[in-house]
Amino acid sequence: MQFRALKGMNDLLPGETERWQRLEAAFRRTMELHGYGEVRTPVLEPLELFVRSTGETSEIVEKQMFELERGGERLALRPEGTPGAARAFIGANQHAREPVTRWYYIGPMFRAEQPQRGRYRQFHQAGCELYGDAGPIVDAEMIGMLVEFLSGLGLEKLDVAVNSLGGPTTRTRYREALLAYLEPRSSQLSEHAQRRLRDNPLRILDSKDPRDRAVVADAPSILDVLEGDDRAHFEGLCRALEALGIPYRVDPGLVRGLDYYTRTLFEIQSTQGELGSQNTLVGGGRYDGMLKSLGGPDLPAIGFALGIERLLLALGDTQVPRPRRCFIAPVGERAMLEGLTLARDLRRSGVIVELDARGGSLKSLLRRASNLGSTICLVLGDAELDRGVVQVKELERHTQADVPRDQVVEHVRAALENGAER
RNA sequence: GUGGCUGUAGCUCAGUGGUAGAGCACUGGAUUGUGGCUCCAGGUGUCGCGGGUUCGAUCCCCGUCAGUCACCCCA
Repeated sequence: MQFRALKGMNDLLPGETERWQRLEAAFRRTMELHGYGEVRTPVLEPLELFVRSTGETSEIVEKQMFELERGGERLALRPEGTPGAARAFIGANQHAREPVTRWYYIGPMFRAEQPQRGRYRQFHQAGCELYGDAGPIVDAEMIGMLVEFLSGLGLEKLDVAVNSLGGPTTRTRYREALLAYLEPRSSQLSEHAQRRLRDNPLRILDSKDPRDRAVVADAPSILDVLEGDDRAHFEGLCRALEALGIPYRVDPGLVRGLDYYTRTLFEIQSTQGELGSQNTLVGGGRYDGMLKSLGGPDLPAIGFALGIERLLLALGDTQVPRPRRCFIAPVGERAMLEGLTLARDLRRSGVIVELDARGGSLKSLLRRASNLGSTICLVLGDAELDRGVVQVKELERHTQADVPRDQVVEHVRAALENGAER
């Protein structure tokens, strides 16, 4: 009986995890630079939390959650990070500690979907939550932060789309206007869209079905019914984006699948790299009513989530250079113990060391040192032990020299630092 | 959840109704302690798994699992 990883869940092995680490480090740097602190919340939450925040009618809650039961309580693996963070925010009475809170997170999310390129059942998101600022400036700042981050990684073909759903009242009004337009034309819509008419008509706006697109093309735009503060907020966002010089596209058809969004909605896509049809890198928006609906303070909030797997696909197969390292080749019994202590001493001064203690001929040890890409190989045999020295071979430079044992650490460090750039 | 395609060595893939190959990688060796090139040798395998047809299936059929692409949805 052999076990395999579950469908849509992947093992990440050394060789691949380096790219993840580099990306995560870059993300952390960006977030810290903007005053965000890392929050870590459980992967398992009460199922009801997602029903109440992500939304009963959302596809995610309806059929994509991994659910389990424990002691009569219904639990779910988190399908996204925002609800858990909101729960933590409320539970910690965070709003009483500071007027504005900026949190970021990185971690696995779970959705029971059919996997395909750029979409897995366990996937990873990096995201943030900003609580306590209702103005459009922070919206633009957040989008700007993302653009800086992504272009800093080398992504060029970014498509930034923004939209506004307005507040609850304009949303309801728009919904009615949309229904008034769509219902007489329902026969021209796809079966899917016809079902949507009842539960979530706004979702018809981003249908890919050509029939729906044709109908939707002349539908009333939500931007036309935006009024008062909602309109001022959206215009403020656009002005701020222009001030930052961020190219963006207003897309009235942009409707994300989470129920809690209000006002600002945004999405960043990339046409670069090996992304398939799953080319949305980042999705985000404002959810001003969520904290209150979860029993917390009536505070505005905005956030985004970025798909790490997708970002890695977009970035392509860039190799992360391996740090320079040292290989120790002990020849013979006596040399083994000397190799072991030498390795320890080198590591104490920060040198990456691989000790091959399997024995074998010097030839095979050297071959192995080469294949591992070691910069330096230390040869230890009877001849060296007798003279109290170590043979230091610089593999790339094809040089070798005997160095007294008590000078080896310093010698190796200097040699590794010298040609640091490869 | 739906549909198309795929599933052979660690990797990339050939292949035939009669019980398996190449390249790369890996390991060892080429006069006793000197690598990356060359040469030689060698593991490399339940031919995804389970049934069925057949004298006999890796090859044909069915199911299943996994991957992949698309839909749906989303990061």
